[in-house]
Amino acid sequence: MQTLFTNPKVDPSQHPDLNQYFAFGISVDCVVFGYDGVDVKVLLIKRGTEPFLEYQAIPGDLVHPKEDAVTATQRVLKDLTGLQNIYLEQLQTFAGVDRHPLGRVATIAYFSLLRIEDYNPKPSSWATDAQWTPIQQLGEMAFDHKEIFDVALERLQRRVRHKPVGFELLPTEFTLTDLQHLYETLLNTQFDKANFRKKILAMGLLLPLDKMRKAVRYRPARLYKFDPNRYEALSNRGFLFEL
Amino acid sequence: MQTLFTNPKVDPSQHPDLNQYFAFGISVDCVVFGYDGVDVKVLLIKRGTEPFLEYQAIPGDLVHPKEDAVTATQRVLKDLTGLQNIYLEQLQTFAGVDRHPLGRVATIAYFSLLRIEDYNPKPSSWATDAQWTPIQQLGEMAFDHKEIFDVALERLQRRVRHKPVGFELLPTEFTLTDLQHLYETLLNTQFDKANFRKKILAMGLLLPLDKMRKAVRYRPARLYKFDPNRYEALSNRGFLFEL
DNA sequence: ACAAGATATAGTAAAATGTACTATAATTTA
DNA sequence: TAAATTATAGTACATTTTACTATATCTTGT
Repeated sequence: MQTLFTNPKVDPSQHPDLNQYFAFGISVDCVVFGYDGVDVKVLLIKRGTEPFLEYQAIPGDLVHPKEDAVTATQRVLKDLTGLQNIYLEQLQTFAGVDRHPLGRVATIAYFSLLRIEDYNPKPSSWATDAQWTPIQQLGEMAFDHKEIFDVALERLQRRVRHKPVGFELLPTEFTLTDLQHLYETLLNTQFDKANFRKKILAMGLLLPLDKMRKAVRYRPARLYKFDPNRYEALSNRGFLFEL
Repeated sequence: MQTLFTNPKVDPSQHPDLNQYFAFGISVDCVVFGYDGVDVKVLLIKRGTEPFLEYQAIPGDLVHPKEDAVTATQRVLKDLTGLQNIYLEQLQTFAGVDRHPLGRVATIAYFSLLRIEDYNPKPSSWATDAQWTPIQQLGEMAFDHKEIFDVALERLQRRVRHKPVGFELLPTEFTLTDLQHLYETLLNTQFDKANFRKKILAMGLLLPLDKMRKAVRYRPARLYKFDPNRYEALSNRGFLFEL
């Protein structure tokens, strides 16, 4: 069997039936992860209309006719947080036939990471509806958003072990203990403290600062910051981040 | 700024302008990899019509209105090879505004792995146009297919190191040297023979057979086959394939 | 039949890495 | 100033990786 579009002998522009193939909607949905020092959280909106009234949903939007998917996602993110240049990675596309009651909508899912402290809701936007939700406390979600979230979390857990993207979730200046806690909650494991330090420092990706964490009850720890240039340089020489 | 679709106070079904958002075409494109014992190859078709007349292209097709993406990809694969139950993994979606001259088409790219010996072109289909092309000898390709291929190859190289999917490219019965050659060409590296054997065998994923490779000039090597059940069992116990 | 050629398979020792743990330092609070 | 608590350094053992050597097994040519 052969269809119009793939048969080289058929000129699709002369087939009016082709219109039925151009009736899809495309949306982007973005799973936004944050970390507040204790919990890993995800930015969800609450729907104020049917279908799925009052359900939690991943922020997303239809893609405009002349807009590419990344641009659309950045627009969603900017509308929601006011931020630009956020870590963004395409996750997977969900194209089930009945996933959307309004029509045939395929959604290109992304996930992004940001520092919760930077999150600055814009009042004129969805901000009032948006809330950081600990990933353990997710209720039912609209559409197939729960499935999308699950895939996103799995991807995040894998990604964070193979690329130094965890830093996107931390304040620019952090202690090694902060970093360890992040990884422990993210991956749901425990690390030996001394060995974790050794391993991370041995990579040479962290820039020790001449500052210490203040206002802490006991001995303050040194602050570090991630050095993206160093990572770039090492990457080119074949270095692979692994944790 | 807020758009129709995401504003909870707007009922999209009452907005005729919404139609312009439902004018996308969605296609699937599948990068099919094979291995003939020497080269890693990719299954490409040659286009017989404008645009991109005579260009090489990744096999693909428009998704039908009531068809999900995986089904569509399986249809393409079956039409092309006559095979079913082939390894299939979603790669990434390419949704650039001008990537297709016919209209706004977003393509969901997949990649799949199959044993070249199983490949059995169906004459009534695209088979006459399809050819296994060594991945070093790719010419210019239609649309953004070169970009799609590049992403697919990168993904394959990563995937093959973290999941035992390389076996999908080999005959069901193979020697350890076969396996090593496959990985060496795929990853463009060299392995120490003895150590490669030890590492692979130590995983316990291979079933040694009571057969030897025949018709070989010198000492014949033992044949093995991959044991998917064993992998499943080990996976559940936290085993991670890594090479 | 047997030596030569070629690959398969086994084994081993050094190097590197990972793991578990102990010790010491630095800081705040009582 | 001592006690509490966390940060950081160090060390010894176990495990894994790496580089290499030795032996086994098979086919081909004489």
